[in-house]
Amino acid sequence: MPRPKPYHHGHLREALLQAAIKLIAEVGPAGFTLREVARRAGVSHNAPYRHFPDREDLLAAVAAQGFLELNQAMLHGAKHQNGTLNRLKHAGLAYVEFALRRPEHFTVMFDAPVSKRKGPASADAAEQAFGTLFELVKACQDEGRLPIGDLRQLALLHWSMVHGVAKLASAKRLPYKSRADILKFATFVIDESLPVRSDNRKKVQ
Amino acid sequence: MPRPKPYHHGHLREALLQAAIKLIAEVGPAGFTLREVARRAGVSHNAPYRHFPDREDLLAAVAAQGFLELNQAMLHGAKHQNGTLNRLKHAGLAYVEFALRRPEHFTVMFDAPVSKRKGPASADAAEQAFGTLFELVKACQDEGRLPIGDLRQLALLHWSMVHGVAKLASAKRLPYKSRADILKFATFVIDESLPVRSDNRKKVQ
DNA sequence: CAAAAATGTTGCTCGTGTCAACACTGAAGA
DNA sequence: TCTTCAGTGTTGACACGAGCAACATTTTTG
Repeated sequence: MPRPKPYHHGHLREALLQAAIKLIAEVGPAGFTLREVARRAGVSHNAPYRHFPDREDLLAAVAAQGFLELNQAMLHGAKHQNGTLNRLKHAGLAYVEFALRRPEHFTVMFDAPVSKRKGPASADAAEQAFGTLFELVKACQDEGRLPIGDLRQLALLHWSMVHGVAKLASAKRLPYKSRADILKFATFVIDESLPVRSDNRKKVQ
Repeated sequence: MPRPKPYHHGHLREALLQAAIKLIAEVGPAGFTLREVARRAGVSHNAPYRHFPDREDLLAAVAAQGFLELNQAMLHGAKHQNGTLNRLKHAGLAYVEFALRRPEHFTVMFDAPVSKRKGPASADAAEQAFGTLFELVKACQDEGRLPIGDLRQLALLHWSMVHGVAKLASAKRLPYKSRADILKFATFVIDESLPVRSDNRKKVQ
């Protein structure tokens, strides 16, 4: 029996982060507890303080990680789609899908106090995720698939739309039961609301 | 000195609700504390339990009250507007305005666990608020100002859109500083995204 | 008018966040 | 190699909030 328990964990910060993400997924932001995180990482209740100044900072780190993954999901969703509009659309769907898959995590990302002071990493990651959307919208605009005009405003429009669906869906406010129905609705919203320039707008079926 | 402090408060439930709403506005849902609410109502730390089974129920009541006020705000915003589309639009603006005016309250309404069991009143009030939006959309549709098709879907589309703006705005994720700028953006979103049937869609300026 | 129900209070237990003091470990310099 | 020392983890406090139980006071009701 070489070492039943090394005094030093080795990758505690990462372990804490993962444990926190998992815990949040299980009990939600309200039930989330620093001590439980420590317990799950097999470490004393005060060990986390060596890596995170306080509870809020750990949550900020969780949020940051969430934004990274959200960004990845969007990029992955857009990849291999042909046509800029299609890429934008699938990025949006990936956004909604993420919110559905990790509703609690999504809540932490957008409903925790977001002071730059507490979570610069989180703010950066969020910025980056929005940047991805921004680029996709820009590509559409450059290609003439979206009206010209204030690019930022247009990107924010798309973001708001998708975010609205994602939030209502993850909060279970939409009257749809299955994930498939929700994604169908998301598709509907994206298709209907994208202000395309030409007249190939689909009619409401 | 007739009665320096009557044993029975008289309207404690209402007082607690108001105190809770105020406290949440000040410290946010995270800092919210049953005991502090009791303190502010000038009552012992256990008195609230006579009126609310637990902390979550008080929050549910706060949410319910929020939905009532949100509904009123929408109705008030729509009133005296001429044209169904205009009424719908101003209801949406009122929705965003509410979220801006009471961001923490808004968070409680939409990000608390929303089990029907815990908050039937809250669920009803939310239902009612959505009903208002639903009626406004229906009026537009009946008048031919919105495409025919699944009414519920169309109403949910409008709700999602407005909710997205409201949520991002109240979470301070939008790059606009002043309330006026945010409302201008909200107007833009509503105007651009409403799928109007005729060709009088405004171009992106 | 008595009994019971409603409403408030005091006093606990338990869990959590956070601080302070201490212990172990690995790496850098003597 | 031996000694320090910074980094990391632990134990032990304290204050405070949620919720339970037992008790007090008022109001209602039979």
